[in-house]
Amino acid sequence: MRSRRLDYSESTRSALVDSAVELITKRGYAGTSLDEIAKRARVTKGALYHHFSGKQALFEAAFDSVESLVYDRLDKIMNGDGTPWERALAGLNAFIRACLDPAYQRIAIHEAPVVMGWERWREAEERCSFGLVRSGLQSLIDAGEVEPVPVEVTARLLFGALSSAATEIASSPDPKKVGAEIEDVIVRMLVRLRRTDGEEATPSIG
Amino acid sequence: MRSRRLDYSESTRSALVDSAVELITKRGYAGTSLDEIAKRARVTKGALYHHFSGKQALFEAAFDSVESLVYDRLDKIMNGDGTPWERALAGLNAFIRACLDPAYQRIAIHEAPVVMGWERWREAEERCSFGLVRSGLQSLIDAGEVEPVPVEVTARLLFGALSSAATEIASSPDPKKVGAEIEDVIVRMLVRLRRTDGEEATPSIG
DNA sequence: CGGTGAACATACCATGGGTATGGAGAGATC
DNA sequence: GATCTCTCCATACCCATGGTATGTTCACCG
Repeated sequence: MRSRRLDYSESTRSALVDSAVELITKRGYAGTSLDEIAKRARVTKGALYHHFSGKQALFEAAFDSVESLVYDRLDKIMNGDGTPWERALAGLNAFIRACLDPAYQRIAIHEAPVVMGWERWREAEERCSFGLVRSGLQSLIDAGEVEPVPVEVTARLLFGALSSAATEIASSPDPKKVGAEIEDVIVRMLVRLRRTDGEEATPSIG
Repeated sequence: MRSRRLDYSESTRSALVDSAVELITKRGYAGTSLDEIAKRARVTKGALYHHFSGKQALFEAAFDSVESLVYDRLDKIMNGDGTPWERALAGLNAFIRACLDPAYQRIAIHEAPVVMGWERWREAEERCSFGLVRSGLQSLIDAGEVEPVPVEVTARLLFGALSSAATEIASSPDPKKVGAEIEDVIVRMLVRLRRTDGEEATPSIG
């Protein structure tokens, strides 16, 4: 029988993480105080320091929280049905939409490399969304859909392009339009990278 | 006759900026205290607050400092001799090399969007290196060298890809090799975007 | 039903950004 | 050349905030 106390404890912890996600999304890491975060979670700093070793650790928990949501969505798509090409296009679309989420954009994309340090961020992303971009590209190459480009750097280029473009989308007056434009440009790039000399002759997109 | 006093004042100011660039490059914006910066410039916080309104303002001065160096180099290339295509390739190479400078990378690329806020960073970059990427792409399109893609978003994608790739280069065990790989991938992308149906038939690069 | 430890709250410290004030000395004015 | 002024900078202080040390409560265990 699971203890009632443990339920409370976990609830407190997740309340702190949710509070951190919300406040950091609004005011940024540096602009958010621990007292604020604790107050919004209706606890004190004592509780916060009981669950987390410090501000950085709480940020990383917030990072994991927003990142895992996006990862789950992308993972379903990238390892789901359809051809590698179809999955890549669907994944691309999903990633752009994910980047429109203010929390994911600010916490996972923008502040994380600075707050956690680029090395730690890279490691984390390797296991998350960047890992999917990378493996997706690898699948396309393995399937002979696109030319054999250097996977590591190309994936990095793609990920960087997408995440920076995402900010452009989100802060544009007409996000839908800009989002569609960006998706279009990327797709056209991919199409041009596509092998036209292979057995597949008809592109599946216009 | 220029006052001796003004010379001293300006010297103090630039010493503060140089000190800020150096320390922020090493330990980041949040990890660098104003006392440290002042101490390294052999003045006190009083002098610092006489020349700058606060920590943010000093950071922006440091940003301008590193950014203007890169901008000058790129500007000479992008508005120099040669065809738009040649200038684009040379500019690409120069930008990647610039991103290898730890100061430019950390201050201008990574921390500036977080510290200054993305809006201010975007405005600043618009007048600097990003502006050159954008105008370079525009020139290529105007000259009929590449397909008419949406300039704004494509430039943003390119800039994002390059700056994130720069970090990959700099933190790689073999920066030269990774740098060459990235340049190669980008060039191949550009070549594929190149109009082959136009009057120009022979690509100028291998 | 007393003991124990997890799950917090409270009180405090230290660092560092920002401010208020003082002073020194170069240049202007007479 | 005496004084006056104003820039340039130093010193001393304030206070917000991350972090710590200690106290307190209360569920579970024996």
